[in-house]
Amino acid sequence: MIAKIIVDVPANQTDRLFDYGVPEKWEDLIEPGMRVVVPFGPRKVQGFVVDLVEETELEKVRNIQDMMDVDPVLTPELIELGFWLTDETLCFAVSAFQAMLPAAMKANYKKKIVVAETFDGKLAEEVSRWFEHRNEIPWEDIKDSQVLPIFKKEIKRGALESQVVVKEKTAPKTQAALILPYPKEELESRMEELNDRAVKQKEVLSLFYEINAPIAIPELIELADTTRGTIKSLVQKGLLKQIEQEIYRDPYKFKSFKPSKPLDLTEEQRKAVEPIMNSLDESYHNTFLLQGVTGSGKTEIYLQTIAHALNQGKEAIVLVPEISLTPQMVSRFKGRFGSDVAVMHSGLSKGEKYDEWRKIHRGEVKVVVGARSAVFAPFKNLGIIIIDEEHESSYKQEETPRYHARDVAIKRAKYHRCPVVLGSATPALESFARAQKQVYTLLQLKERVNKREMPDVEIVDMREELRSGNRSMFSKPLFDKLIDRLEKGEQSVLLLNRRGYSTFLICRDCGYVLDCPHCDISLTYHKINHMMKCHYCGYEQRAPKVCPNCTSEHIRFFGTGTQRVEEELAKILPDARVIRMDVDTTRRKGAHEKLLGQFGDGKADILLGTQMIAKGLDFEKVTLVGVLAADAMLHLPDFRASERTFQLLTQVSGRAGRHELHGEVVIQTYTPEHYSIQYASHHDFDSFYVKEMQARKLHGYPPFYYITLINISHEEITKVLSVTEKITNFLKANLSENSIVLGPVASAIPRIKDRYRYQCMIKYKVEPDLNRLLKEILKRFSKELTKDNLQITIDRNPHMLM
DNA sequence: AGCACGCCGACT
DNA sequence: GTCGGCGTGCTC
Repeated sequence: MIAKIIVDVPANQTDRLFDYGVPEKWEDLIEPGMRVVVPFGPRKVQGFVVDLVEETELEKVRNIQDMMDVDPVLTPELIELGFWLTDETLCFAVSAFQAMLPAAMKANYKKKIVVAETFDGKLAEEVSRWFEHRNEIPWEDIKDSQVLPIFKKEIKRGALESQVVVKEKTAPKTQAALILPYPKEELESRMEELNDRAVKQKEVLSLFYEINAPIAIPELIELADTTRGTIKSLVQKGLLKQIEQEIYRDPYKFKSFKPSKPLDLTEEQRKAVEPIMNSLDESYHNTFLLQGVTGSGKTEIYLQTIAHALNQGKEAIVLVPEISLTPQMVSRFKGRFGSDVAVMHSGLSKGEKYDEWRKIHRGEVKVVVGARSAVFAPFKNLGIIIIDEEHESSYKQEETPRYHARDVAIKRAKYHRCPVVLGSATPALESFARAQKQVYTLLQLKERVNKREMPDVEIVDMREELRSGNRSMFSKPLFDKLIDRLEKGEQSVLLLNRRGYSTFLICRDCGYVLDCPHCDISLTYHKINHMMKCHYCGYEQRAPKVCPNCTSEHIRFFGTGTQRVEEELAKILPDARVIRMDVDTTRRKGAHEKLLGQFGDGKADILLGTQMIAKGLDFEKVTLVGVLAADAMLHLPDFRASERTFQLLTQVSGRAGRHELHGEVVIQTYTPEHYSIQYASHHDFDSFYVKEMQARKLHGYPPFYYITLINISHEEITKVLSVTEKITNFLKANLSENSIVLGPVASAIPRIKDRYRYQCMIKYKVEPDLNRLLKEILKRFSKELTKDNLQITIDRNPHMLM
């Protein structure tokens, strides 16, 4: 039998199937989707079995050396999906397969040196010393040492040989547990063997009448109120047996979830649920776009449709954006479905993610709630896929494979003939356009549950504030309202969009801005250690006291960071208790959750933060939301800037007045007339959609045109330019005349980590041959890619144009 | 990607 | 004459 295998070598020349023989002893055990260890040239690598056949065209093949799985880790569906991903995103097949599995399962190669079995001579003096107390030497121990040449020589003459061990990154966690090494019926007679004085031992043993499964040692000690000594002697007498039991690292072990029952649906909700239920009952694929204003009860719809799928014996995937995976969302799912739920998000450790994955793999859970990569959950009988906040940019992976979770979800749902529900208050323009064209089915919720009113929104023109002499970052209206909430004991949320607004250093005399020496971007000031830092390459230097250019002392920090807002808040509202949430304060594991918990418990009056506070949170006493600089992201070089601004403002406004108390929103801006800001303040998605569609049509952007972005980078600017030019010319010559090829043009950040970056953008409507052409480009430059350190990245449907 | 093979310059 | 530099090409 021959296995078709994708080897774990992410390179152009190895990105194809290799044939290996299956040893006879494994013929009945091996299945497609398993990981194996195969000899590859002079080394050993991990491989994925993707097919089993009888014949090979090759003269001779080498054999699979080892199996790494007992059960396939990829189902036939996922294998097919992997190849689809490879094709869609132009990545290596291994990269696609690896993206579908938890990082902990990535192979870990350990190289070591041993004395060759066939060798019975004498080792060189310097080398034999290394083998005095052991029979293998880890490669790391000698690879940088002086003796390396001698080792190499010994390998050459056959005295030593190098071996590679392929292991998993993280092994399942085990714990010591106890079982009876004989049938329960023998308990009584066995107990008689014990000395009459061994009262406690008998007592412990008698507990095993009730215990049916292996029990962990600490648990037994607790249960029997005894000590380790008692148990140890029982084990020594052979009356109990100690085994190693696999356990899960459960990140939610110590949390209890309030069980919840299905809520009564409003008329609107019922109308939205019905077609989804139909799709489930009749088992056909359909994509629903569930557009519901903030607070309209989308989550309850998710819960009830999932419950329906579970009743049919099917499984469900729920995707949530990375940052909004608030404890609140997890609680609601765990509360409704209990231990049937696995959770997968970036806050978990590698080991925890691995364990959650194994629960899915073994069929121990029916629902997974997770970020982007949870879309690959190895379920075999999917009933429904839900994508909450479907417009969120975190669903697009920005590294290879550059997939969008929405596309993967739809692909999987077609296979399983099940519905996909895309939920959002502010759908992505592309999604809404598809709903308009009836590609998706539009379901709308226009009212908040219990008919709560949308908050009142006030737009404050910061230019006016400046003219009237207010130079602070808080306008008069916002300041007054903050004081009002403080007096009433209500809470406020302040949003600062830091992107494009970080603190940089500028000289007021000569205008000099301190830039990173390796990237074309200004350095950001970090107050904690008084350092200037580059956010792209990590370069750091001390903040200068005088201008490096003109030695002027009038050098100052410009821009607004959360730290500075916090300082100013402390000045103008000294009594307010503030919680700051940004990358700095939430870096630690669980910090995100903890800070939100504190705010929810009323331990602060104001929550100040970046984008991460904009979504998902739902606190009763929040009645004021302030947006400090609504236009911060409006002028970024990105055709989605208006859309992102509209979405963010709408989302954050939705945080106010979700319960008994009425909410208010203050939006501070320098461009109050901009349609994103105007329509967001009126909660008017439809008008925004019409206006933005006009702009997209005019400029030839999605959803009217598809976009593919090719990024080229190299240390030498001339090289980048010439390669980009060749690529653009090639495309211009081969694409249809309705398509537009833009470039070569320098990227928005023309240099990162001492590499120059150019790009080429393709806009097209129909271009069935594009993938082939792109592959041809990669092939043509493949030599320079490896040899000359040239980089070409291709992003079909990019979300970041930088 | 690794790793071996192979062909040229600077040393004992 | 040999050691080691890295350019070239292959891995079932």
